[in-house]
Amino acid sequence: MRNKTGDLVLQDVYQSLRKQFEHQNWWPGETPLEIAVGAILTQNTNWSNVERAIANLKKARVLSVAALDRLATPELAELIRPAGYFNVKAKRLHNFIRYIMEAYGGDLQALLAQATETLREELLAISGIGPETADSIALYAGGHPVFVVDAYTKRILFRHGWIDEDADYFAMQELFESELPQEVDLYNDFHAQIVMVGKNWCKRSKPDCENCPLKGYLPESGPIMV
DNA sequence: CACCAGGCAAGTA
DNA sequence: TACTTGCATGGT
Repeated sequence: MRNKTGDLVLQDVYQSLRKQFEHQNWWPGETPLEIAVGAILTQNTNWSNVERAIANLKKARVLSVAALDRLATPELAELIRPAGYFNVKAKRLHNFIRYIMEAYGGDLQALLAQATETLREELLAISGIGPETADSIALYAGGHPVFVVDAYTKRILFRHGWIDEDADYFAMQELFESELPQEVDLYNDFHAQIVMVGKNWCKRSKPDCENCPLKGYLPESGPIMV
């Protein structure tokens, strides 16, 4: 997938975004655990709600593997209530914490230090952690070069005609990882830039293509809508 | 009021 | 295998 000057399109897209915007400096989070917890809490949820939940965990002084492990699930659910789906997410967090306890004696760094593919498989085997959450943890908490795909990524790729409507997670991830150098900082910021474009212009309903920073990449016929 | 948000698992046919 | 549904708060 190359443009007129022969550059790979996705490299070109990122360069173009970086001419218009600063590095987004994702992920907000002070520790790998905070980032991993945030990755689970933000599933289909606005980030501002996640921040409230994390603030509650900090205030209660339970934002550590050991403390979360000791906490009863209903109490954890109450603390993370602002993040929505709190009963489901309390279980998911405990599934994650329990895995760290049992497989790594509570040492999250040891889990994150596994080889990328191993880590990804281990995370995916935990109930409540799917592809996006696993890859967010691997990239943002573990510093592994895996490209994180989300709903915004798919929408932007599809509307520009770069993928089929039925492209799955792995196909989209492969697209990025094969066109881009495998660099953590690039994957980190490109994903963040995509989220920004999705939120502000490439919205689900009422897309604002006229003002979109990726306007120049639209097909002649305009955005492909479903 | 409707719609959306940095998904995932479980159920159904 | 391919859809559908439940989960839930808070912002616009």
